[in-house]
Amino acid sequence: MAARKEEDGKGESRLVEPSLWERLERPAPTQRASLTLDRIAAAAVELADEEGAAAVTMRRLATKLGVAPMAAYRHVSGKGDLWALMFDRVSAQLTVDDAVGDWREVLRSFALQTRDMMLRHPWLGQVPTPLIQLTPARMAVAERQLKALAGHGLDTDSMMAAFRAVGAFVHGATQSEIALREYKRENGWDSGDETRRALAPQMNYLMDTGRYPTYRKYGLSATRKDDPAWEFEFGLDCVLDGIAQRLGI
Amino acid sequence: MAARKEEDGKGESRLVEPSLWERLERPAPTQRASLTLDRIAAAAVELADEEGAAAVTMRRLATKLGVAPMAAYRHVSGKGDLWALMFDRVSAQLTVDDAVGDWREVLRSFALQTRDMMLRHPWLGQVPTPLIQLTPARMAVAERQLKALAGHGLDTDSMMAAFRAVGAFVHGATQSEIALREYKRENGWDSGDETRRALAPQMNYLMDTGRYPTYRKYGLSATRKDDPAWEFEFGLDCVLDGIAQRLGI
DNA sequence: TCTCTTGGCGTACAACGTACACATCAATGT
DNA sequence: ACATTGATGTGTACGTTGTACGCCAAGAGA
Repeated sequence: MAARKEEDGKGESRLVEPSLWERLERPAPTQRASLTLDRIAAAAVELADEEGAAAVTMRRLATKLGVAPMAAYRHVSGKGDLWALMFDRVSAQLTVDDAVGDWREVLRSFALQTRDMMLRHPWLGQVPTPLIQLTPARMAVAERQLKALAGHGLDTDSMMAAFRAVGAFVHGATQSEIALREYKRENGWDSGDETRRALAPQMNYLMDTGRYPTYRKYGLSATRKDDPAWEFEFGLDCVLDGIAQRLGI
Repeated sequence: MAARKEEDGKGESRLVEPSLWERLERPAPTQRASLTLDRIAAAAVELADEEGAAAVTMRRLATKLGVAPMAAYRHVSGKGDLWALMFDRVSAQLTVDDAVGDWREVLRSFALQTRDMMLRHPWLGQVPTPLIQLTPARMAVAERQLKALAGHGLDTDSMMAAFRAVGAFVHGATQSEIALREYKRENGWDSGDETRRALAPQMNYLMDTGRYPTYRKYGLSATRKDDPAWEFEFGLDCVLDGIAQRLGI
């Protein structure tokens, strides 16, 4: 982790640790280096995909890399860095063709892609903290969304708030979808019906308290209980409609 | 954790473990019991409030309760139960007066209250998994929201999806607000300006790649960068407007 | 050739969740 | 009155975790 000199605006120079992201794109400085940020990130993602977020421990990662437990610490400052790296790596898959101009189509596409990505990498829903969005791939997404929203007469703050609102919804919705899915998987419940049957005693107790009459009344007549994709799109379209209203379109 | 008999619909009876929630409301079965679910939950919440999510370990909880490390396991099946208990406990603070009839006011009030609650108990943003919503207090919230949405010509599925969409947004938005806040706190950055100054090198590197021209252009002209409440309400109102559109109001 | 930097290794420690066997007390049936 | 039983708390112990710290070898520059 060598430091380098950097000029700041006032002609003074300071020593600056090259950031995780700067180092991520640099080639290995020596030939000996068998570990690189890229290899570390790839292995960690693979591990998480195969065995879940809990399996991502520094030791298991090290064995997967064929290396001693502490080796990765030369490249990564700790587990926080590791999650950030993993998060950025999978986020790099998200793109919307530059030819697409319609703001709504852009935001919608990113939202659906993000949900898919999170379902494909469920550990994204369990990462300790939904990390600071200052990673290259996240910035690229923000850039593309801003570009789509710009020029519709919205002030900067509203533009920022708008795409972040979509992001917040997507994250929240998918996170709870994942949580439910994992909960079912852990208990070996394969279908929604099986889940409801298993949870019936608890549900019955709660209902028998008589405190939730409306819920009882409507709960039964729902027909899309097991259609998370539909529910997701419903919510997503609500948010987009709200934004559209502000864009005056 | 005594089992009791329960009749199912077909006149057959099985042994059913009383659920966490059923036990939560029962008085202590013997006088000797110095530990109750209520006392455990209260201590855990207090611990988390004072020292953060990471401080909630079974051992620290035990010492706080003046009891041996393993004692709580008689009442709680593990750490998962504990989080659920804590989550339910703080959620019980959420209420909207029955006199309020307007659906939008109800949903909006719950959303703002939830954000406040999460900011007051930041560990809610770091709980391993945003737990299954089958707890008494969460059900009460759902009940109240459903009641407000009912009778506006929306089908059951849409009603469910609508209030869940709001919940997803609230969770996602507040979670990232908390993450940023904690990140700043950990680094001792007090103001937004101080944070930006500290993050400037990373930001500069990213910007100097030339990949984010739109972001660069608009990023500077934003004037509400440090007004999370405003941003939250902006997004919230987008979601509510989208729902309003579907209610035909 | 000698030195310095880089990168991987090995050991070590405190803290974690929780399994399991044990002890102790209150209530209960006789 | 007394033995029995179930509910509660205790004590010990194990395997696993994140990571601090010091060491050593391999390549780069002089």
